[in-house]
Amino acid sequence: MPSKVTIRTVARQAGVSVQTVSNVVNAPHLVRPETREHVQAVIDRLGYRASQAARQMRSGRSRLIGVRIEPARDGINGNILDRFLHELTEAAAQAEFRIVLYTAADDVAEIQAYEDLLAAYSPDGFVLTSTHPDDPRPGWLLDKGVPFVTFGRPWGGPDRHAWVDVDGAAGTAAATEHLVAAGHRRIGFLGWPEGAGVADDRRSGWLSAMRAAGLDPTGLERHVDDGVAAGERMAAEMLAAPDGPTALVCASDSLALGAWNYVLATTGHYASSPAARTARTARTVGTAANARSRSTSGASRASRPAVIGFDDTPVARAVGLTTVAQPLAEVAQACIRLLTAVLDGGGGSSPPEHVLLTPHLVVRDSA
Amino acid sequence: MPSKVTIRTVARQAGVSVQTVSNVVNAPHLVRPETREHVQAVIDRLGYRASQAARQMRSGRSRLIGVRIEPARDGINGNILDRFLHELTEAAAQAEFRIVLYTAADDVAEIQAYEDLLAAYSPDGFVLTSTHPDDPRPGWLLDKGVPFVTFGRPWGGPDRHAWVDVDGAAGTAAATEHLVAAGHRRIGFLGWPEGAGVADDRRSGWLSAMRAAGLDPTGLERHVDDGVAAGERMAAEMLAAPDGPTALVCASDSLALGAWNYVLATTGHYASSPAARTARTARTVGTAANARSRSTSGASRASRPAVIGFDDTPVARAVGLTTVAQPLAEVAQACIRLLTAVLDGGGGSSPPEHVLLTPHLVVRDSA
DNA sequence: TCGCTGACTTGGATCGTTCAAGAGCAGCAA
DNA sequence: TTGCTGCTCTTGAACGATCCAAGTCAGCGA
Repeated sequence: MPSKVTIRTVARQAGVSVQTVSNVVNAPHLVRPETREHVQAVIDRLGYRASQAARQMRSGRSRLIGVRIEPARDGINGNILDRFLHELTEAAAQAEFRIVLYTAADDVAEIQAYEDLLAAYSPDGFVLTSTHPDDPRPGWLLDKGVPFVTFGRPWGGPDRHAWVDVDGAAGTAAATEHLVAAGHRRIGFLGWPEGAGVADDRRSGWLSAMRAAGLDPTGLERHVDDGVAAGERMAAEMLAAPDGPTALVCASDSLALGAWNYVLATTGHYASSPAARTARTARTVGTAANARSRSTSGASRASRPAVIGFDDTPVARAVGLTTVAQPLAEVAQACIRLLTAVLDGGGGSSPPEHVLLTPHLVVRDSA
Repeated sequence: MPSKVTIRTVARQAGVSVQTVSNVVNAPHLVRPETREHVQAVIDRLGYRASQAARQMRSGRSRLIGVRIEPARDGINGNILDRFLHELTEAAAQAEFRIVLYTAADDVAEIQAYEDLLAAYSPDGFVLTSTHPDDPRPGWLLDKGVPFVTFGRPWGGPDRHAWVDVDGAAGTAAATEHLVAAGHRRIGFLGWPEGAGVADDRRSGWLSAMRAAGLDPTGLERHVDDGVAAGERMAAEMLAAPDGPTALVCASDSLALGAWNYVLATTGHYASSPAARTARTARTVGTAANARSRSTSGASRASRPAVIGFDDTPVARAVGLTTVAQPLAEVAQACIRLLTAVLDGGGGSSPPEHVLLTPHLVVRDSA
């Protein structure tokens, strides 16, 4: 078997010192173009790659980013973090970083995981997900001077670190406006209990859109812990009421799925001919752009309550749920960009950067 | 800020040499218990962890395992790989390993990814997913002498490496037997086109169970590329036929979801009272064990075709689909166990180990 | 008292890389 | 010629751990 190609091998083959090879790789401007090309050719020929372990020993940079992989919670919404993880791996690779995973049951365990990971592998930074009020993680990392970016705003907490987030309010506002345009007047909001920043954020978009349209939101909202069953139960209460809403904006696809189940149950939509349903289902596989061209379909069947979810999960795609999609690829790229900025900026005085991305509505059958 | 704790720090603090500290960590039996405890106490007090980079330089072991994270394909079935990844991260942590991610669009790109990863980070091994006939990856890794385990049998290929898999045939057989017990006689199979090992495997379980029950499988199977719409279309064809099946065993939850949609559409099940539906949905949240106690529910409504899926995806849980669940946690643990065995065994002469795990049926509403 | 054995400890070399400092050389002005 | 500058490249040391071989010491028998 071919023995390992080290920087020494390359140096010998190219007839230069190891340092020159190192410079070709890390600081090309220090090397005369002629030499550089020659060394580079040898590098390519031998397939040399710098050993990260050795590099890390000297420079302290591991080019590793720690990310927590969460257990699939309800299995529906948890999925978006997996999709995010995939995008993040790709974005990281573009910047020559790798993702190392860790698990943690709660915030305290996660901080323990930081310590473990930092001591042994010294990742250059972390990407945190699922930030929430009173989150102890950012503070700990700031104290230790560990670079990191969060996917999620520092809800309520001090704004002392770089973050990327999706504007949930803009998402629910777009959903609400879509329903208004379709002729709905009493548009309800089915969300989560207050306190979790995300919950308030998504609610506020619905609220402001309602007011902007001159509609009265009073009594049109309910809050419940996430889940399909809970969504169905709540939707039943809301939609069955005499002056209840004719459409629902939901804080998650789980809730929306429950609500949509209820709608289908009561309107007997499934009693339509199999052929029609088959054709319809096939159409929903199209892209958001395709779907958007049919965006007024909700109005044409005003008798059926409309439902809009949040997150564009696979379930939503499967059952034809109109939903708000987060631009996860952009989020991932922004995370990497901000993290590398923090890494390069070091303890610089520049204030932490923020990126707030706008989600878009994916129109399917349910609204 | 506290400067880094190295093995030297510990040695000084404990009043011993660095080698003794190293021995306490890596070869405790070489150290007198008294000394060992004292040194261990200092290690704990200072929170010392051996630097992986330095360790790897000398010993060659990185304690890193490379795993590919796949793009969410159809979004329904792809999800099981994400769940597997989570379990794998946890199992790896138990054995003091970390998971590094990489992406690759196809097998060739994945082999390129191996080269990149090996050269820079030299992971100790890989866990491969989604093996298939004519898979070039195992051969490449074997040639290079890189340790690895696959989640998935070497379909058709030579049996020269360790693998872990789930007995798909046992799963579809259990599903079929469940339907037989519920009184069904004409049980159809809705699967994928032949050629992919997994497709044939799942089909064979249905086939053998049918024969074992003395039932004639002729004309009761269809094969189609995965997808909800395809499932609905195929189910319509099969179930609407005069002598068509009264129940369907499907190769995936995607197909099963389509089929179940069709069943609900034609039987008008959703026309039942909202209250009843709400109660029912709530019940389906229960565990497999709970669900199993109602396992004869299918028989009591013999008029409604039964549908069974495969993979126990979140969608299945959400819509109450009976399905075959893969024991992903066990798979992950077995992968780590086999991989460490390969690692320790080195180029030993012992034949590669295999683990074939049995899935179990999760009974919900659809059968 | 001496030497031997075995258990434990010690110093030094080493892994592959980068950092800091030095050396060679051409070009140019004095 | 001498000295200086700037560019290019080389040399030696260091990062933090492990491995190897040699060293120390207590305990023991003669």
